[in-house]
Amino acid sequence: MSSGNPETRARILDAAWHLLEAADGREVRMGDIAKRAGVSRQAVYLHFPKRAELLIATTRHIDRAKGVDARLAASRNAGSGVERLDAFVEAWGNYIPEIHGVGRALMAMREHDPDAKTAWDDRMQAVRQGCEAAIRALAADGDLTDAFSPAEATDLLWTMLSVRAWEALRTDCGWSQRAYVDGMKAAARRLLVARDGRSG
Amino acid sequence: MSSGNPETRARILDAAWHLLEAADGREVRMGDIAKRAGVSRQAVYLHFPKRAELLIATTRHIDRAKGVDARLAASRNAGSGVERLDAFVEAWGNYIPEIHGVGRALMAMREHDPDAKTAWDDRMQAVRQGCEAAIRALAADGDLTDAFSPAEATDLLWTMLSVRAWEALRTDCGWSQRAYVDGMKAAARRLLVARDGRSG
DNA sequence: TTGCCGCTTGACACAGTGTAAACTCCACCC
DNA sequence: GGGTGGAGTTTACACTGTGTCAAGCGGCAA
Repeated sequence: MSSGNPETRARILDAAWHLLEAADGREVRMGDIAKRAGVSRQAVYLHFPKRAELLIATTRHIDRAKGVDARLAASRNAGSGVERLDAFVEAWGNYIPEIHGVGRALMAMREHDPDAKTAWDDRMQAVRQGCEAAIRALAADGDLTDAFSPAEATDLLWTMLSVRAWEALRTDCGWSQRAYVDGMKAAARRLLVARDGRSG
Repeated sequence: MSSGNPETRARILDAAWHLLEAADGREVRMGDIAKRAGVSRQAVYLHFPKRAELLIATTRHIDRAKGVDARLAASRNAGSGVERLDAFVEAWGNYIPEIHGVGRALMAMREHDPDAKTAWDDRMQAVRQGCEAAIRALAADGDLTDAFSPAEATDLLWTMLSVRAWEALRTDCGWSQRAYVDGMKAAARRLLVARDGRSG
């Protein structure tokens, strides 16, 4: 795929990952990543010609290290549609903080870098598929509200579970991660489940 | 407040406004604004020393031109809490597209410019107050769900009505503005209103 | 020994923001 | 008429960060 020693490549990806994770608002430059990886700035460009490529590769690196696929797959094994919705909200909701650092950087590039935009949009499309599947399971059980069409319900769930919404609730509103996951579960049920035995 | 001819200042603000409104993803540079205003780039800096200041002034300029205050005030006169919630969602939801151009630019600067961050956060705090007031009215009528505390309900409503969520639904999901407003009204009621006579 | 691979060093182009200084134009005021 | 100051213009430049280019260097393998 790309030139250079795979070990160096991995060191760069690790450096990018951890810097972005720790960067609380601060910019992470190519030079910072190089320094942290113990490599020259040009070496970084040898492995990743564009900043966007490095960021994209970093998300994949994290996915591999954290095993997203396995985690999201778990939500597919839930019994009922409602349980599946809960499981999906929990799985994805708890994955957001893991990729948030890179996500931030990638979202910021989205505006002026078409590659970054495509890469991030692709990832979000994958999340959307998860939402769609959860809604389908709900509908199959006859538990989907008739207030929204399945497509609308998918859109709403996907928007609710966006990284931006997570940022707003966690950072601006000061919710804990636990509160976020529980709150989103409750909100998703209220919003999308038909007969939920809700009283008020 | 600032030096220079108020007319020139207004021309610059108008230029910024219309360029940002029309800029669909494209960057709007200080030079672009100057050119459109029929003025030198340096003249822009004479009126607005920093890009962030220009953007902030532009939002205020739009507010004045579009009369937000009046529009939002209308939602305060609604009879019941539920009506007030509807009115607020409608008023703010229909205002988002008006400021979206500048909003985008300001949100993009938020990351590395503290002034831009403060300015945008202040604006969003104002929206939050509106959410809070709507929730309070709902609670006063005894119509607020007991699934969430008033604070949580405010946070959820505020997040739902964020510019990012609007972008997601309108741009990524292809909702029309009408569909957005109606969808948000329905979602807000489902999520927050206790006895809404909902069937499914 | 030769040759390549992986990396380093150092220089540079480019864009966009922001600063600085000198100069023009005009209106106003004595 | 002559002086003054405000508003804007022109030109030039510093700075930051991305991305490119070219030369060089150490180690390893044929």
